[in-house]
Amino acid sequence: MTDSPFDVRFDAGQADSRWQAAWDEARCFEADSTSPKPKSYVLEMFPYPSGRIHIGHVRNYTMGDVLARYKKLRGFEVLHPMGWDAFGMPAENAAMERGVHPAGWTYANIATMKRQLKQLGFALDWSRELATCDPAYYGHEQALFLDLYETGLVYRRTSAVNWDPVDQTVLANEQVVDGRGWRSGALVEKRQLNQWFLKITQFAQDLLDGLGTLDNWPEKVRLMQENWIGKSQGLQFGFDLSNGEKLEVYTTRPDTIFGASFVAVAPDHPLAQGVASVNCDAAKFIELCKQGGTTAAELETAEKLGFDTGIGAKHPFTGAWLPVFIANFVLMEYGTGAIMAVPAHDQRDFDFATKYGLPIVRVIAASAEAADAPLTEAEAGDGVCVNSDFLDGKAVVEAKAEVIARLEADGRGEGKTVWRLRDWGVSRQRYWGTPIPFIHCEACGVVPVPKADLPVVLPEDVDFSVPGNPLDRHPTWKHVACPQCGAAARRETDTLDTFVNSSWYFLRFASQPADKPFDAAEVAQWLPVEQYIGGIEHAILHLLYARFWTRALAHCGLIDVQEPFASLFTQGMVTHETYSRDALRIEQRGEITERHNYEEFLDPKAVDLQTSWRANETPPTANSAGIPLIDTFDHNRVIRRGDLLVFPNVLETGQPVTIGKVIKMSKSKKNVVDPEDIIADYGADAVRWFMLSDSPPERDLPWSESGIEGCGRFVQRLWRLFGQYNGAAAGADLALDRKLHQTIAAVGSDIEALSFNKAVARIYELTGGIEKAAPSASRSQAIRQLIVLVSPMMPHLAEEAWARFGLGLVAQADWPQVDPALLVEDEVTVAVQVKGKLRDTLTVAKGLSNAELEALALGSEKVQRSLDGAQVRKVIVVPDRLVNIVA
RNA sequence: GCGGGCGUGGCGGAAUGGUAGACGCAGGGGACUUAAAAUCCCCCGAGCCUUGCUCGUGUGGGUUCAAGUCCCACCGCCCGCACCA
Repeated sequence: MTDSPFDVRFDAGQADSRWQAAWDEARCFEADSTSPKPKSYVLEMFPYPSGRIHIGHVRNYTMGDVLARYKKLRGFEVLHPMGWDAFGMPAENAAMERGVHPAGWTYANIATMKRQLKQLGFALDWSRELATCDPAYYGHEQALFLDLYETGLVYRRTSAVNWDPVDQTVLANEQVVDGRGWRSGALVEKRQLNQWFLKITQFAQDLLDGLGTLDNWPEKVRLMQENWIGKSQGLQFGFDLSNGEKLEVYTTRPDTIFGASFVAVAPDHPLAQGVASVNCDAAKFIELCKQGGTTAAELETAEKLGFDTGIGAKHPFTGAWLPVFIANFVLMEYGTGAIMAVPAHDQRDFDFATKYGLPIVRVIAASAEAADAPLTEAEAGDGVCVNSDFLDGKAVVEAKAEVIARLEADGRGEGKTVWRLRDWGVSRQRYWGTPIPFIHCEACGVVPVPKADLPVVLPEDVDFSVPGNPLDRHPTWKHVACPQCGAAARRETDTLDTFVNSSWYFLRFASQPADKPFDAAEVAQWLPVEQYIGGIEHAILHLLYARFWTRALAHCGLIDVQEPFASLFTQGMVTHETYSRDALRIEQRGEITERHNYEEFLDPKAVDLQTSWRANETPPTANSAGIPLIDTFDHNRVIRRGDLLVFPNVLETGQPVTIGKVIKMSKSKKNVVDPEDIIADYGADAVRWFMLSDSPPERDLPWSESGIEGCGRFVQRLWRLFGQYNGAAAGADLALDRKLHQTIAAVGSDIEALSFNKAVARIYELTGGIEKAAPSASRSQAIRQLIVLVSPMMPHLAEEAWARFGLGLVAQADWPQVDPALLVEDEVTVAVQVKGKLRDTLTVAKGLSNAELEALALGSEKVQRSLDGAQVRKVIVVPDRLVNIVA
């Protein structure tokens, strides 16, 4: 008997916090900007402090943590920071609903979530922690905003906003549901307000070009950004109208100009408005257009509608008069709000022309001979021009250039690039955000707050009991003297969109001087972020805005970085089965009693999944809690699990349970798992291991109770194995040495590729291999190095086991060196196929010649039996791998 | 509609064009135990005439000595965008 700690189970409950304290004390994970080591900046998208961390955070931060810890073991100086995206609406909602102050609510949440993150043992540099709601952060943001203002990247203009008349606030598009405010339910009005904008469109081309350099970003995200930026090249030209005016239209298909059979303008186009002012039918039509819904489904099914203005537009080449319509499918926001319509080659125009009996003339065909091939729908494809006068026979690209050149020569039009990307409106009429540092003066106009007066701090004494912007209502805050003339003036009461906060936080993490937003030289030490990890939901806005800010700050000369994130990884969600039962709700409405059947979602803890039987047995009549089962005869409710039949039921009632889809965890579906509970049950390392196992990190990870139990068992299994380390054991085990070194190499490359599920599988294999091996020096060495290999994933267990060596913290150890000689086997298993089908395998020395392999293969009894005397026609040999005999 | 992705055992998933199903979970059998837990060992795609054979990676074709992998067509699911001229 010994009193080795390995004789008892690994006790995560006490070990986890002990090692977390040890890392803090050693300041292990504080990044040193002056270190001579190569730098590595690993960053996960910082969380919004909503209250508690959820399982998605755990997955996200575990992945980043494994990479950060691995990089550190590989000798990099690692920056792996954490902070809080702390401004935003939920804090104001809490203030309105519960009477708490947004700041108090936010900081309490931060405290809770920080404690929870610490429980997971993340290797974070907490010395760089920041919260965007801290004046020490947003004051610098105000300074940067002023810098952008000075270089002309900030401007003000009147713009339409969604205004909720009840809550007296501006709503984001996502907060408008079916035309009503999501909170108040009031009909949302369009209001013209003077808003602050950032000139992101100035960088449209650059943001697009930059995507081409982001080889380590998911193709999907680059495409989404490309579509969002939406570059199109075409022609803008003027039609002479029959009323003497001119109408500018934009087209990306100038090659189809001879197929134009009508012209259409948006309902809110000035021409349409002009017609409406003298024609009440036109005015009615425009009203009708505005009523159309804006949901995707409505748009898809919306009929193409038009109103003939009676005005003619003169075709620039044929001189024919084309009718001018007001059309519901033309958007004022894109191009010039007016189009030349070519029904033969645009489906919308085709639908419209069909409805209103307008000519449909083919002008592009697969070949000149197919010039009059019939059309049943618009053809948007490539081809050559037909029925097109001077363009006939020309290819599309050529024809586009020709038309643009001719109209440019006449001064009637010009080649033009149009973008879908709009400037970024950053004004929010809210309290809990960065105050926009400007002052409105009657005499001087809009005056920037002098940098010496920053930060412009939010007032603390604010009132949320009535709707509207508390900053605007505050009795004193907005009344200030004009910095230029000293006269009484008014402070800007809008605050910045919270996306601004997250557009530069990665710079502040890298360098945080007190007197300026960051130090350019220190930023240059760390940026770009080597690996950025977060959710796909940020594929467009956050990532585009951060790329824009980086460029804008470079444009101001503040940094010398173009792309902030060298590699991007978007992880999948954590999902869970849903459980529900049929339920009945009875509502009394005056005299009438209403009965509603509905599906009630159940907490997984309330569901019994243990009541099972064999297919040839009689089903039980009571569940695992002894409650009689209801409806066991309902075979639709019975599920198969291996050889067993399971009847899911409500533990307390025996009522049948429907197992629903595996979907993202959400409170309303009751399929959430609280990370803190599972850490308490299984320890941080088991939870981390689960997050990395099985599912590839970009895919969804289905949560399962048995899965986490398996991870908990593996933690103990490793612990027992670590206890078998024997420094005195002698003798070599070459096979185990090979397995070890192959695993070291594979786990390293798997982690670098973020293929954590594969690294996990390798570690299981090595663990099994060591367990089966007889005691030897090799075995002890393998155990010792296995501790280091698992340390990025299970840091607490690894520290506890590493402590026996007295070599300090495993977090500060070195990743094992790979001996390349041990990566190659001296024996290989060669597959022997006959006509491509496996017939035998041969274990032979590595490096046999093709002739030797062929001879061995032909000597195989199984091969000879399979050949059955047939003539061998050909033998393909892949050295050390395979012999294929073709008969 | 446009763009992208994915279809492999009961489940999550492995597989540089070269032994399909590594590894984990679930399941089965056994050992240990008074018993349970824990642990350990074995089995675990389907079928059959079971020393082995046949079939098998959504469906149908094709390329190849060899296809989960490459090409063509189709089916299904998921995600994103959407009347963008």
